[in-house]
Amino acid sequence: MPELPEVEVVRRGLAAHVTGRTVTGVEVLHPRAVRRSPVDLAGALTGRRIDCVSRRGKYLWLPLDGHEVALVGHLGMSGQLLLQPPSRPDETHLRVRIRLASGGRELRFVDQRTFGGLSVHAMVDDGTCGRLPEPVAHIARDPLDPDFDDEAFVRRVRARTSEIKRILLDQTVASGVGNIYADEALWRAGIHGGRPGRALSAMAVRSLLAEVRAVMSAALAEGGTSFDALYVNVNGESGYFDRSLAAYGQEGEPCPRCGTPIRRIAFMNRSSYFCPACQPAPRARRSAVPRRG
DNA sequence: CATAGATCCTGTATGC
DNA sequence: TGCATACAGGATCTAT
Repeated sequence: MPELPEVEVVRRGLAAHVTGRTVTGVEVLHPRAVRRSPVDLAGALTGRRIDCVSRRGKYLWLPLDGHEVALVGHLGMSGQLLLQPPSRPDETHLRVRIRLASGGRELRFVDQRTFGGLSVHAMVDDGTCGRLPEPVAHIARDPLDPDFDDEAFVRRVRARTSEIKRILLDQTVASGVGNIYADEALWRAGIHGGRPGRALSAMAVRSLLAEVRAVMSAALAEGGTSFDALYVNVNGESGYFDRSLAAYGQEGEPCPRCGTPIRRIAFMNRSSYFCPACQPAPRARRSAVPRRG
């Protein structure tokens, strides 16, 4: 559930509270939460100062003093980073506790479904004079990054035979987009997610990219999308953008643009929501997309 | 290399 | 009431 807007909300909350603070202790309560870390979290973090809080796509990272290593976080689908008073009872799915110097709240990683995790990695060159943690180096910039290359994105999309929705979800083409905002951007652009990338005009891809940016920016302004308590900011508060969703999760509801009932289809072991009138299905698809009527 | 599908997890909702 | 199944879904792994 957490996609770029939700992760950015978390980044901002963390930045305001942990920047410049020193880690005094780390407690790992579930090994799966740190399974991707090549080094022991407590050993690597204790006594180190957090310099800032960065994000690319859905990845967060906290460079430590010296900027040779960083604490990397990914929320998966149910991860939360909470700033809690140490006296607050542990959450049911508390996985990692990070104590910070100079009083105040501690940082807690809570994750029901354990797809997310924390890890410590070396910072490596990103090829453009920048530095990124090792797991982040292989993903593309996100569409809200000032250095995102629009025309390179258009070329890559149009070179692919995959369905455009799958391309949107491919973090090596553009990062930060997940199932919710993919469906919303496709609805806004009037493009069916089953159309092959190479079938789209350059103008259509540019339009889609503009809608990706528009919907993620709007969601960020609302504090992100929350369907339940699984996505919250660092203070445990939900965002409001779920009230603004036009397609995602709206099966049977009228399309806000034309009134046609929104359809839901299975896709990549999940769901895709779209308006069958505004987003016409590609022709001659063998059984992948059920036809109307 | 590109592409497509399976898999990892647990809690909630629904069906019989 | 109990049990089985479907669903949520990001990233990664495997197979072709």
